[in-house]
Amino acid sequence: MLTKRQENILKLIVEHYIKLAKPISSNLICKKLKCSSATVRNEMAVLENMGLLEKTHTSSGRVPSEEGYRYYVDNLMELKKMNAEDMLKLQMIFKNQQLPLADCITRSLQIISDMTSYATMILGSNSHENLLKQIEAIPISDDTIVAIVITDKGHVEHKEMKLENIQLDDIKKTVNLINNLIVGTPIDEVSVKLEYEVKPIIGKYVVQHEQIYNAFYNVFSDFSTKQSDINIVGRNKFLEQPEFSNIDKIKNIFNKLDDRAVLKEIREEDDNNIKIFIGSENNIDDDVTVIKTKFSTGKEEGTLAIVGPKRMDYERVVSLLEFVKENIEKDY
Amino acid sequence: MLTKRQENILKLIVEHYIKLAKPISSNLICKKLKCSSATVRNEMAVLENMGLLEKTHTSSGRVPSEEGYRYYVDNLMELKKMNAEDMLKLQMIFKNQQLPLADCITRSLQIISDMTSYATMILGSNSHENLLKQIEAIPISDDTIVAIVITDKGHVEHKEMKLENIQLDDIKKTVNLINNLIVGTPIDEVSVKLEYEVKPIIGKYVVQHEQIYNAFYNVFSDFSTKQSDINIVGRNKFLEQPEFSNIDKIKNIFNKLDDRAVLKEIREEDDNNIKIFIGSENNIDDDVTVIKTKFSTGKEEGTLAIVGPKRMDYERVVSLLEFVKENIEKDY
DNA sequence: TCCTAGCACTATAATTTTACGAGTGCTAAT
DNA sequence: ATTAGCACTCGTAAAATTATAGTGCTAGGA
Repeated sequence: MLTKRQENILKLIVEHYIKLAKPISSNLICKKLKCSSATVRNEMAVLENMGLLEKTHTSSGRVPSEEGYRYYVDNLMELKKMNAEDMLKLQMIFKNQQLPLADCITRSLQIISDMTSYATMILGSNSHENLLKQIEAIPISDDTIVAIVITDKGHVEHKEMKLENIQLDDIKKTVNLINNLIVGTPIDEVSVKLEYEVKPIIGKYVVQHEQIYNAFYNVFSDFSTKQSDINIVGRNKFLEQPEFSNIDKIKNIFNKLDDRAVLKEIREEDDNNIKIFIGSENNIDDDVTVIKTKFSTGKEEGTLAIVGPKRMDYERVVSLLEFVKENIEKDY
Repeated sequence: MLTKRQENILKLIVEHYIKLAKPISSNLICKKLKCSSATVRNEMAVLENMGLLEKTHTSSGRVPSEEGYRYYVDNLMELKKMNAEDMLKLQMIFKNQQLPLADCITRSLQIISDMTSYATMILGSNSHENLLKQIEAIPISDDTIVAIVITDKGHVEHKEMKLENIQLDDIKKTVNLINNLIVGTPIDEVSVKLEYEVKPIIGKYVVQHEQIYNAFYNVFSDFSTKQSDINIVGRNKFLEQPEFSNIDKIKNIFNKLDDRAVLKEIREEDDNNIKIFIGSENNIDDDVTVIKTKFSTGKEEGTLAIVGPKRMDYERVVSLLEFVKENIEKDY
């Protein structure tokens, strides 16, 4: 258990380190606290023993350890209100009620990324939660057709299909069949239903059923693997943080950000409130923190995340995220 | 005018530098040529005077200058056939005739990026060349509708519209009107036509015409500004090239790659053959080369580009690009 | 018992020094 | 024209030097 003073010192170190990005000395801290640097040094030694602080070398100042950040986030951080400037910029988006949700989210996160110099992410709802709403097939030329798939959440994917010697009528029949039989099915399960419920029927009534079936099958299997509802804004912001000034770090982070499997884990986490994953708690990088929250309106749900250095302005980011989440849930 | 020997030396220097990424000494070159290093040194001095070679410091080996690369590309490079391995990997894609063009291009460029460690780009046709083919409006809930716009090239965009107290019937009327009146119009001009040809009519027949008109207007204006038919594959490959090992270089390049204005200029260039932009000849970065080609099938056209360090394997890249271009134009 | 002034100590960062090697340019001989 | 040979240059790497910003610890004072 930490004493009040130890907590103060830890808090000051974390907050200074967030601003300065270099080890914090006892001198700096003792100015903010009315006690001598020696006292601070003693306390720092205690905090280091408890694993909350680290040194970069024997005679260096202190840096928060992962557990240090964790303690800060769990116990010391104050959830103050957003600063006025941040507020002003974000409110513009929500005041204008007209915006579709997707646009509103994209813009908010764009603004947040620019203001904070962290990257932001939007993860749409899981594809198994998306139900097939409708499909369309629009002929583009005599051998290609664009298939469009729409889900109940308003998610749209399209894919070209190349078909040879096809009667437009056969396509229409198939589309109608799909729209009648399997609308409402979770996208993940459409392929299966397509095989067992649609294939047998078009086998009887449609001439080139084999070819058409395959084409549609591909469309749907593409859809569920694509999951293109992951959107990262401000990747390049990583290049501005001093802790990521070496290419190998950047390479690792960028590769992780391209890896859907990694990102999906962020979504999987069940908590509906704001959750913070510091360093090794996320699977992106040890020097990275991910702060995320789920939002859910009546109709739609998804995940917002902010990704930046472990040395992140936690208070600010949390308040920003909170604000966006609340406004989304209020307005939509 | 260069002598035969000078050309040989320049060619050898360029090719070695491409492989080794460090200044080339007279010693290395004289081994490939039957003359002494002193002779090579003399010739190198001449080439340097002509501006084709550069030194990194007074006593260093030589590096090709921008003009050196230019001379190499214009006069010395041999357009040999693709190597067997490259060929094998790419042929797999074109043998399988079934693939829609878009997939086929994406995959080729993905493979090329992986093989070469350069980034690749696909730039679709200009939006003013895309004609409106059809629109659809699908209600998702009682106040949101997904509008889908399809062009004759098979390009699809969608956007949510939020509408209040709207009769579905009014939407249908509007959609029909648009599909009847302005299909075939270049996407760029749709907004104008919408105003002068559609607005007056729905003004009479549609109840909430103001709101509906605005919603559709937004959909189209979004479409033409979006131009999301620019696709970059393998951005991260830049991180693997030694010349881009410092963060500021990378920052510049990545910012340029995010700047549509910069990328569009690559498309604007009129030449239908392969074109090479070395260093300052492109507007991405002085250490970058862009190699691009237009392709055009009967129905569609676009631009393929490979973006890598100035020290790029020109012969290989040109042959790869040539191959893809030819196969696209043959098969589609 | 807690606090703190003071001092010895230590690692880093910045600068200088040294040594070496890879390369050039030039000259003189072929 | 070519080339062997040599002096010279610059960059890089390692070692030595200095300065400094920090610590830990001790001993005396509240």
